[in-house]
Amino acid sequence: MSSDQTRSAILAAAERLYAERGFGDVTLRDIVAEANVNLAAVNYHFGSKDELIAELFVTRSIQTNRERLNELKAAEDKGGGRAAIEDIIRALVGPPLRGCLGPDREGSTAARFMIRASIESVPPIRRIKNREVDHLRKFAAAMRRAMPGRDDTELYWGLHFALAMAHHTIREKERLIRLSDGKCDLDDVAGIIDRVVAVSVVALTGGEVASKSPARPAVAHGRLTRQDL
Amino acid sequence: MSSDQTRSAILAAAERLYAERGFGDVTLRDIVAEANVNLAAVNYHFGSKDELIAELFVTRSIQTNRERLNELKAAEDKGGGRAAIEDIIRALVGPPLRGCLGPDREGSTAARFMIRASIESVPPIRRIKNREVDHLRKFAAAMRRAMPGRDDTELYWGLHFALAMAHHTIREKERLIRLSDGKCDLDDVAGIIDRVVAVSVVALTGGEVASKSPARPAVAHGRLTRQDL
DNA sequence: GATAGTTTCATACAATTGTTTGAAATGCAA
DNA sequence: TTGCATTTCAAACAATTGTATGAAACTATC
Repeated sequence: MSSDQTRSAILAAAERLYAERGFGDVTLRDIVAEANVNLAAVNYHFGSKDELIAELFVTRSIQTNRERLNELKAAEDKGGGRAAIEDIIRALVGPPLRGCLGPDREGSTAARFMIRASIESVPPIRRIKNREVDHLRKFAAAMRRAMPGRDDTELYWGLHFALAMAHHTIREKERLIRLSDGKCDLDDVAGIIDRVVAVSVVALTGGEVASKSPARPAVAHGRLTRQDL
Repeated sequence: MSSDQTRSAILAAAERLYAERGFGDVTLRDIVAEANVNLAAVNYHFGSKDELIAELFVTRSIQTNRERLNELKAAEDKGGGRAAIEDIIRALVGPPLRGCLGPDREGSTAARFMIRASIESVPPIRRIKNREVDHLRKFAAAMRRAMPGRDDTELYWGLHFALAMAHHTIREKERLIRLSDGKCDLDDVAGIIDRVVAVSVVALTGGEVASKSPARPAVAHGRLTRQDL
């Protein structure tokens, strides 16, 4: 078995086990058993258990961040360098929501792993998350360009609340289903994204934009377009 | 030393250590050393480490939940049995935000403990949080009374987003400060509550209420009154 | 096919951890 | 004081865990 095969087997097995059991009670011995490799292989290939977890998480994070930046770039290109605020928020919350929610992702190991990482916060993951600020600054900058004149503070709060709604929906998915007795459809990812974006936008614009929308929530049916706002 | 003294000493020491170091690397030996009691005392008085953590968390949770219900009751009494939606949201997010944020709470062990419990999610705490749904149902019911005719689904999403903003602000407090370079004042708890309430209300009412507010966020200065909406 | 570098393997290590035990101490009522 | 129940204590237990080791197996290059 080549070196890369072992590495990949460990990564795959670890992600699978972490996804279904959580970080708390998965040991290196569990992982190597699942991967059918020797115990020492983890330390040989990754240095330590924490570095293995870190590599798993950064891989998925980079993926999400790349999608985010791609969407942001596309939105800015579309607007001639200045993206619409709702498109910026959409680029921010869309990728993680699509990555973690949705019926097709139900069986996705990657999705469940990221949900775990979002719920249980282990040291190696926390360290990586702390570096996320630099990534978010790019979105803050885009928002500043989209809303010149708007106070920076308001902008940060809007960004913060948008992430709050997205992440909390991922984290507390099960609870919301239970609380709403299944009425909230967590499989309708597009609808959820629309909701988060709509609320974030009124939070940022102070409501004057939303005033044009009907009393019935604009996201009730179908996808929210810019015309709806 | 009487039995209760030992119990209390353990509880206090544990909360202090968990608050400052997190659940991950505080052992029973650390706790008993801090409390100046024997190692076996924890198992004698609490049964197990997990039950100690659970008791710490339920104590604080009950406290928050009681405050919430008190505020809800007061709001309903004020409105003759039917509370205004913004007062319901305020009763929901006010207590945890006041409990965990604010300059005076900076040194509060209880506050820092609850923040830890919100960030790191250990099994005994997760188990308790899962029971929180019943508590939230009371707020869903109050909201239903406040907004008759409104689709239940919208109501749950509004409740969910309100909690999202409150909890995420508690969880990611430090990151928001760093991201905003200190521009977001996390010590202005009343202002934060106003923000969360304002956004939640427009999320719930679909924006038609917020349309009467100025373009500048209504929460920029002072406390948001119902007239502001 | 010999050699050097890489990877695998079984095993041991060392430290930590929550928990248990049984005796000693303490408190308290009769 | 005696006797009984509660509480404390030092010590040991038992199991787990991440990591390190050194030899063996393997791979690729010359």
